[in-house]
Amino acid sequence: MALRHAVLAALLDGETNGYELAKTFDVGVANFWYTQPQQLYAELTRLEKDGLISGREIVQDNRPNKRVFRVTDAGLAELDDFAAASAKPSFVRDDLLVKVQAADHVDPAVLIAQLDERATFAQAKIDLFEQLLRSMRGERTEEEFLHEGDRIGPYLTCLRGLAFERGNRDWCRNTITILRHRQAATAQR
Amino acid sequence: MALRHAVLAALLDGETNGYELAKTFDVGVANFWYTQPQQLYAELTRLEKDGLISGREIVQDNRPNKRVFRVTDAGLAELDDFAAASAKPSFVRDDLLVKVQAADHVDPAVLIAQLDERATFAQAKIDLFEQLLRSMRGERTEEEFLHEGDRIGPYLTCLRGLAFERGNRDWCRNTITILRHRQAATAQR
DNA sequence: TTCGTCATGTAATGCGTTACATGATTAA
DNA sequence: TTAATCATGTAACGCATTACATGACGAA
Repeated sequence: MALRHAVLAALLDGETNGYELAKTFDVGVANFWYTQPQQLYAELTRLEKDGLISGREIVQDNRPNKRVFRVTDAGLAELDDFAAASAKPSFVRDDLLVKVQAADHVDPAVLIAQLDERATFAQAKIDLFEQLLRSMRGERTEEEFLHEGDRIGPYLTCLRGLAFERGNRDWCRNTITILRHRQAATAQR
Repeated sequence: MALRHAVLAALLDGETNGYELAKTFDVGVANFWYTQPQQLYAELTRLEKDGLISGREIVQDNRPNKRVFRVTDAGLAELDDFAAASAKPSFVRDDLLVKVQAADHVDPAVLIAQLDERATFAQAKIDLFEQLLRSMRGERTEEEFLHEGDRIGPYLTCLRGLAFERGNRDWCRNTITILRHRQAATAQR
């Protein structure tokens, strides 16, 4: 019962179709919600049936037709209710952290490789988020934009995503350094 | 297929029962995995059936009996395989971020209240993690412990949790400041 | 002619959440 | 006597993932 709200919030930026939305959920929105395309299509169908969004078909030449959706007044009301309800604590689920938790019992080389991969991935997201932020604020400075802009929601969540990925990257790098140091110490004995 | 590994990794710290494990999953382990007690009991049963952990009953007076588990060799092997397999990208799911994404369409006062609540919660976790880290490293400095300690997995994941919660707290506070500023600007008009 | 992009789904299965259930002990 | 702690579950439902399916266009 929460994906619906994530979809509603994402649709506030204007009419879109499932395909576009799926891409958004794979990059920007993915800092706070992630899901597969299939679920989006299913959720869009449900949301439309419940009257929280309304869709219309756009006929295209040379391309498959697409269904675009926008949030209805009922949808906005639903978002209001959701915002007022107490939020569940956020949760992270991360395979990599599970592996590090078992660090003393698994092969360090394997861990280091995965941490390195994650650090690279995090850096790529950092670059992407910085670019996204620049394009959202345009000519303005961040401060100006946040004070005067009229659509700051996505900017604020993107800032959280950016900080999160920086944290990821830095932690991965630190952890690699520590594991390497221990590898060297063990090899010496 | 991933809760099993989180449970296995958590059981590396020694024999425990479901109840104790549930508490761990509510605090420390909760930085990288979260789940309800019911699922833990179910997962423990499954893991035992699959031979990855073995349990024994401890009869207690004045208390309900309990079943404690430890990881078997097969369980360790399973963890090894898991560590070697490529990790899925981590994901965050956060109601509060969904609400902030919709910031321009919902009542700022409500958002501010929730952000404030979250900042307080994050601070509480920060305090808890700092205490946990101190107790894990004992008399040693962090550097000494990470170089010489023989069980650093939980320490490393706790460091990530700490950084995460600091990020949460700081972002909440910043976001509150921005929303308040905008409220004041709007009131003036 | 092969791959990537656009575009939307169904079906089966498995994982996760909510609600419900029990029952004794100890501290306030 | 009320609430918290200890201790473990079942049952129903709903959400999420994986695999499968289709089909046309444009670029290499």
